Amino acid sequence: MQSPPPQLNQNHLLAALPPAELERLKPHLEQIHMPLGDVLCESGGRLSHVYFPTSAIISLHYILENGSSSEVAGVGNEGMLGISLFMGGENTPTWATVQTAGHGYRLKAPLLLQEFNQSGPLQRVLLRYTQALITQISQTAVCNRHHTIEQQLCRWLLLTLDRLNSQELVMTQELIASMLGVRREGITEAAGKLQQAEIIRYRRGHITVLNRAGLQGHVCECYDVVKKEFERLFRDVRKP
Amino acid sequence: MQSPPPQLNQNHLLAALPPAELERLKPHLEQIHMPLGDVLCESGGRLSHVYFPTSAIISLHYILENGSSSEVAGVGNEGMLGISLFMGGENTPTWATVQTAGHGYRLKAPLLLQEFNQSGPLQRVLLRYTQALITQISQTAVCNRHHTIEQQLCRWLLLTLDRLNSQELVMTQELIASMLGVRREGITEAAGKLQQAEIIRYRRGHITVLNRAGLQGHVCECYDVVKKEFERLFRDVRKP
DNA sequence: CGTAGTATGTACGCTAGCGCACAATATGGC
DNA sequence: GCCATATTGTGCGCTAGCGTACATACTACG
Repeated sequence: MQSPPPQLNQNHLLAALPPAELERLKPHLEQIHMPLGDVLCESGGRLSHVYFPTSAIISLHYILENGSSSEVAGVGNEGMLGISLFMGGENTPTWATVQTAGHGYRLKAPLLLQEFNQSGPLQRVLLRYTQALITQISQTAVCNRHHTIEQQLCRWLLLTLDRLNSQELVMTQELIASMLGVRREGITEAAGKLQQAEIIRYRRGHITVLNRAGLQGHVCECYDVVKKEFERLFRDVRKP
Repeated sequence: MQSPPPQLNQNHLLAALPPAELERLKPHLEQIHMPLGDVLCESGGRLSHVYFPTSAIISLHYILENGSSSEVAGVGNEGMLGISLFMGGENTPTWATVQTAGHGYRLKAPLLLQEFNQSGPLQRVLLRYTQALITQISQTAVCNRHHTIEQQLCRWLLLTLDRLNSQELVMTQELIASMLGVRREGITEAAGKLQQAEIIRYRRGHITVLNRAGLQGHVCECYDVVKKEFERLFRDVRKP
């Protein structure tokens, strides 16, 4: 299964730039393929580029001393990897790995920085995105505390679905478990329920969503909060 | 017990500004008292000012539909309330309430925005702070998932202690529980253990830390990660 | 100095999720 | 087409933390 050739404006941040601005960046945007499991950034590691996914999805996660891990946010075609470059820290304690193989564009770090410091539309877009990312991370924190595995699985599936054009995700239960920071068996159980309710179907590393509305019936409020906040922040992003 | 009169440079962000810059802001910085429980911002609410605490501590938290809540980060003399103003969203789904009464300074929102848009040292400091805040929120998300109430209590006490000049916090177990998003009884139990180990002493709304090192022995790694990241980000903040 | 109201202690059954062990089954590579 | 391996199913016992209920004790305030 091959993804179609990516277009720049499949990434929402690039699409939100004024045409002239995007045209200016175009020669520097390098199209790349991101294979599943690729580690784009380790904890404390420094990024040479920032990444704008089109069809790929990147997972931002932490790995604890005892080996367990949790995703704090995902980055798909709605976003960008590498905010620490312009926020000023240059790196973060976060890991970034490719959770769904696909394409994207990247831009050399110094170039992005230079553009950001123009204080133009790009800065505006990137800061808004960062704000939305903060909401996503915060909601993850609260969701981790208060909601069941099934609810969180639904949230995660919906967010992932929104970043794809397809109803099928290539994803093992083991991998989902490590994203949510729970046991694989916990995902088996929750996914089993969803399958019985004919909301999803899965087979060895492939999950097909049969009934999106069904997912929305089982999800916690966290999905909506994140979704609406992204919409709100980007509705008027091009107005000055 | 009255807090001493606050100094501008007790807030680390203000202290990180070049003297000339701070001097320029000075006439606009209004000293205020923040009483316990004061709601500075509701979910979706718009801030008229940004706040730089000196002795007060503000809690950033989410309230879920079912009424339960969790803190995602605290804001004390190391930080600022109101990043959404310059990040571009104007508001967030977060609540901000005063968790420890004390003093601080505030600045009118339009003025801060104007200063931020100068792209000078203030912008640099605020973006770095935002980056550190993201780390704090992320670590909270992971901690919520993987660590025990006792570990989280230690983390919370240490972070709070670092924002005060005192070894005593005015704080009921009920309030701590609502911060951590757990039952009050869970705090009673964890605090009981710490008291038996002679690490803390408490009486009706007052917690005294007897042995800081003891807390550090029971805390999870999350405290250190957050602490070190703040240090790292502000070590060289004044270099261009 | 007494008391109302707030804060803390304790107990008990319950549930979600963990850790572990192992069985069953699909699939890609040969 | 077969097999090694990755993936999923299932079944324990266990623990942390929840929900509830109620007892105790402090302290602020009259």
